[in-house]
Amino acid sequence: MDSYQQLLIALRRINKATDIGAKRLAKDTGLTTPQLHTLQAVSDATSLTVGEVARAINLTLATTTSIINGLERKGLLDKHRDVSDKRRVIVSSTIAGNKLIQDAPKTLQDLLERRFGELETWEQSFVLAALQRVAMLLDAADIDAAPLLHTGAIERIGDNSTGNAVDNVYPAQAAGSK
Amino acid sequence: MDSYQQLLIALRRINKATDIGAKRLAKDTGLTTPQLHTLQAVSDATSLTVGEVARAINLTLATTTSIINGLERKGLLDKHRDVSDKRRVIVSSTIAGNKLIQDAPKTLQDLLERRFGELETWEQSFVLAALQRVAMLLDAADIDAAPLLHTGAIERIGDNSTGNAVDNVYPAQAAGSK
DNA sequence: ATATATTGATTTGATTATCGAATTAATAAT
DNA sequence: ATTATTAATTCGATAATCAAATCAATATAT
Repeated sequence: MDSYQQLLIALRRINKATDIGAKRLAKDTGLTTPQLHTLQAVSDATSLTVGEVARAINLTLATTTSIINGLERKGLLDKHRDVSDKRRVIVSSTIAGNKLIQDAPKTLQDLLERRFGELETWEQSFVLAALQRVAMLLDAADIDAAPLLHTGAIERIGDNSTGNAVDNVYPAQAAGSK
Repeated sequence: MDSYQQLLIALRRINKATDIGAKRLAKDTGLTTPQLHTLQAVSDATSLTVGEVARAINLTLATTTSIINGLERKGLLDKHRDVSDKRRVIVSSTIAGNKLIQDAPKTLQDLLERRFGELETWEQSFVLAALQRVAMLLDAADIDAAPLLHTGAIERIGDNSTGNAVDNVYPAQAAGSK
């Protein structure tokens, strides 16, 4: 087997492990996987527009809106309109949302950190440099090419009946039913 | 920023790139992402039991059954009972299923292969060794630890109304409605 | 400035994913 | 023979996901 094949296998293992990790964490925290990823993205960035969140988690705006509403209902995210451009809606993490991310049992991450920390300094640089190289190889395609690699699994969103807060989302026609 | 943080960032980039790749490919082939992963897993292995598929794609048996049924309806997978242990159902890829995987536009993979191939031999070994090390660090946790890393997105399954073939799935009670 | 196009987000409607719990059948253990 | 375990399916409920239609705000063109 050539080294490229081995590279793919290693990538799949990595993807699968992180996927398993994400699912466990989601379950532990009582969120779904897409909700967890969304909250994570917002929490990392402090505040993002809905569109930015969608790009970060790689889902459509429709889906993202729905996930965000779910998290808002749970009190983990807040939304408000951008004042300078009223088309935009800014999403930010609540205290509870940040706390949830902070307190989440990051088992995989801890383990990785511990083990990575156990490596000699030179080896750390070595591993890091290689990973960054791989990321670059893949990233270039990112914007415009794509497909396959992943052997792990994937995800989804949710309900929408009750609250689309943000004051009144479309102020101009408040509650008109079409 | 310490090198561990950079490691996480690199991993996220890798995960995101492969996620985007998988989604594009799924779309190109007219499958959903979980369907693609499932078909891929079965096609790689030639034949697997439903439980093995579930483990490979990291979903529950219930979900896996449903996805497999969808692929069966599309004529991409076949099912049949294991003769030596009739609890087991063996899933295998049809010609159409294999062809779909074969013919799939593996843009990301091609690009990665090309670029990886462009590296000097010593550098290939270097990158590969590092990736395998990371995979090991994560894998150990795999079975029993977990959480977070993934910044990409995830996936799902399908309908179940019409055909659950496999001759008659439960021969003993053929078509009784409970 | 008015009409036209573009952008950002939401809603709607339809499909698929996903899981837990209950069920069914087959095999294994006592 | 009972009893337990294992493998897969079904059912019911919820969440995810997207495309298309809609709505409002901003940008661009005429």
